[in-house]
Amino acid sequence: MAKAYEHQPVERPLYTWWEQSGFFAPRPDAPKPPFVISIPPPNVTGELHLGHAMFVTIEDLMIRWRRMQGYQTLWVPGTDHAGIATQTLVEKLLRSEGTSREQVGREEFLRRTWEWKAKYGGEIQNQLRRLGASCDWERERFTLDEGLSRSVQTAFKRLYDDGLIYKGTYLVNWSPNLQTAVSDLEVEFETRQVSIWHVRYPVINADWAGPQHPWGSGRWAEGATQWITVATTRPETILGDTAVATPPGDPRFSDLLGRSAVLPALARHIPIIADEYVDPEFGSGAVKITPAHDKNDYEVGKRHNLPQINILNKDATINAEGGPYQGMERFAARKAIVQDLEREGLLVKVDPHTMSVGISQRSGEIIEPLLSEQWFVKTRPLADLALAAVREGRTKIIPERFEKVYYHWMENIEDWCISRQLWWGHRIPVWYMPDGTMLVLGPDETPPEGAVQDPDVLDTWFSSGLWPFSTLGWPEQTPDLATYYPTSVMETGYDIIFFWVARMMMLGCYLTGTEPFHTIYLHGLVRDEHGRKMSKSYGNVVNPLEVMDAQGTDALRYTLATSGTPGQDLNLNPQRIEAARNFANKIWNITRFVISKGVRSSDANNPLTMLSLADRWILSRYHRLCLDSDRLLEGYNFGEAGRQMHDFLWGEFADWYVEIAKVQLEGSAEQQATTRAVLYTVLEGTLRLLHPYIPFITEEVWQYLTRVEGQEAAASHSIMLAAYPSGDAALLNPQAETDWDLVQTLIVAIRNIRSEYKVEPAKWVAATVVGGERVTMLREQAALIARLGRVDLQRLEIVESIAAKPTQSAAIVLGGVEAYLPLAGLIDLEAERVRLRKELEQAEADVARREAKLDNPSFVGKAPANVVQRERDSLETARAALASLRERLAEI
RNA sequence: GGGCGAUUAGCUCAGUUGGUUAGAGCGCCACGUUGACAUCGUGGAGGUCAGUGGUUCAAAUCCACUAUCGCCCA
Repeated sequence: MAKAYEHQPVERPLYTWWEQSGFFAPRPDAPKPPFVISIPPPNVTGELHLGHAMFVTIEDLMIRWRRMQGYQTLWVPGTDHAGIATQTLVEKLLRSEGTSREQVGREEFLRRTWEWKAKYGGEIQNQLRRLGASCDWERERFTLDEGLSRSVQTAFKRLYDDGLIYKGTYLVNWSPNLQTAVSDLEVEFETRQVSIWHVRYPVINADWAGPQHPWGSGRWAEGATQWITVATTRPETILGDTAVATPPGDPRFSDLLGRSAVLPALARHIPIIADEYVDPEFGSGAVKITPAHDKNDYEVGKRHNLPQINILNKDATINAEGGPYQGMERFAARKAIVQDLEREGLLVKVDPHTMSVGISQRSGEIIEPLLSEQWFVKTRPLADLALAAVREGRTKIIPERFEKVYYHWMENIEDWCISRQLWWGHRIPVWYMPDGTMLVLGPDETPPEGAVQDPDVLDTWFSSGLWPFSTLGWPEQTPDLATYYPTSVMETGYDIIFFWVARMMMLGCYLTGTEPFHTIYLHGLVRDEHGRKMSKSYGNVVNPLEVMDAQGTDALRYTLATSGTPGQDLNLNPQRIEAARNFANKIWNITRFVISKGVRSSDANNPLTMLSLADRWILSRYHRLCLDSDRLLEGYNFGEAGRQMHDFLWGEFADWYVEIAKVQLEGSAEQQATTRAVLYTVLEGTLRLLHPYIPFITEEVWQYLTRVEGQEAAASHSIMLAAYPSGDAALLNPQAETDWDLVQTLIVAIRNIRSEYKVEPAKWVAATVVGGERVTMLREQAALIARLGRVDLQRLEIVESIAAKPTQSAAIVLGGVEAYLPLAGLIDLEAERVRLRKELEQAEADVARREAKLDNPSFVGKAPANVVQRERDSLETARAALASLRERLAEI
């Protein structure tokens, strides 16, 4: 084995071996039931980012852990066709060729997109492989595959037939750049500083019957005597106004109510009405009503039976309804109208105004509310099912606090606009006959001659919502569906709880009659080391591929798995990745040491006839780790479990037991055999514990460690198929842990004294240990105390008590146990006094605190007996230490 | 406007149902290449656990309020 671990030559070959050996497929002979995860399908156009690295780390961790535990694990991989993203990408490609989607036509465009997908669509899968993802690539799916398309079509027809999908003309979120409707979720709101224009509309009365001069003449409103002022942030929508609304019963407007205002530019007469919606405090108190371009106005319009006038084309230019402004782009029209309003004396004032503006999540442009005919899912009945599944505990959300978020959204859900005016996606399975009849067809139905299919496609999330079961063959009753559905855990980022998780719950519960998974585990977002969102413009994006190249996949995975807690955003600190890389190197070198001592799998069966205190201690600690990590993993506390494994392997096994083993391996043949067995048992077991976190390094060194010399390893000889350690409570040894703790404390104290007195590391010192009632135990540990404390064994005395304490010595006082290091020539009595006084102060405070506690009758009376007892024991130890320190100070 | 999260060592974070002296990594100081590892070892310094009040024998942990930062929903 090389001196340092190199991940580069290790990772790819191991992965290839695992994949080609079929280790990722569910084992038909697995002793435990299925454990299934559907991958959150990455965009087929996507490139690996830390979000992917995060979900792969956690899902692969769960899958490898459950696989080793004997579950029949299946992790279904796949990709998402990402309608808007992919279409945008291919359109850009066409533009670079001097053509466009419209010019080449739908068929050619789709051919080009599939061509693109075939060429580049496999990249993300290989990047997931680099992360070590042990998903079953044989079962890989793509949302636009034949099978999944059948699922989508079946789902659509079923929902339509059940009255849960309908077509209608409603106000939708329109994206003018993409020229498609998007769902409410795809609109983000940004607070912006805008202008609010106060515009007065002339009112028809006995003195004035309407404009006598053309718009733009400057005399349009000449002669008007009454006005009503409205405020708007979107002056161009004036062209679509069909009323002015005032607060009911507002005296300011009582004489105007029921009259007609004259719409600027178009001279349309519009009624002045009263509606509860109007806030009398806001602006002038009156508001313009544009039912076809504003959600609230739409509702007002419905209540008052107002006409809905759409003034926009699909590209957000003004249509024929806009009179003189026809053909102008929406913001150019705004500018022009404002100018004209001013010329006509209708502009009262312009104020700065703060408002939240709807932005397209995809293209960043301002979303335009637009009246348009679209397809919708009636969500209420579906949401009720999805709500019940969580309320009744059939599906649990981790962390639990997200259940509240889920409830709130589901309870207030609105219908879901699922049609998109795109070409790349699942085409809506609806055909129209020449006579206008509409046919909704299932996957095996052929449209009749002359039928024309609906041109729109479905929201990508509609197909994603079927993912847990569509990937297993639904609606066909396939063996996979029967065996692996419902799935077990849905693991994904909390940022897509509504987009994806909620939709899977709704569609899954309704279409399959069962919740699609029993647990939803939501991880946090990965941010940069100072908590900033990673973004290209900031230049703080960490590329996981580069990290894996430099530090290894295990380092990245271990960092992501252990840097935080469930559901919490994680600030990725590059130094932590480096530390994780060092951890891999530590594992490598521990194994290198163990192997260099000739330890192999055959040692596992050595008779444990000479278990030393240290052996019993490390075995107890190992079993405690197994038991603790089992509890933590079952509770989805992956971070804490991983940290504990690290601390055990480095802080206890490497820092202490390996050093102990060096001594014990110099002992009798019997002791050597026992030590080798313990070294093997604990190291090999800890490697298995860690394998789900850091699969590559653990497999690599496990192969070295478990290789039987002279024998060909079995084809299935992989740590990923080995049993996961479960720990045995019967092998816990609290006495050994307490005893070793004392020995270790003594050794550290000796080292501390050596360091304080600047004793050269190479120098072996003399020591007298006064063990009191622990003398027997300590005597048995003499060799280890000597070696690890760098005390000359010949000059190490361990006695029960001592008559004359050496003066020219540094003293160690542990409470019940003392030690003296006669450091000839080095001891400065004054310095020693200062040192001991400092300790004395601490001991006094310690004793005082404990005495106060135990003097408190309510503590003794109300605290549990074991807590009180522990306090009594500690007090006794502290008192002994205090007495010794006082004595020592008196002596010198 | 409603809701959620965070605030612990210089930095990044742990701290499982309240229970000894609150931990880790990095950074810092001192020493060290002894045959696993300098991607390391040994020893050390460093924290009024954001603040106030409360519950409790006991609070970083539970409750209330406040402050700051961040997120979600409307």
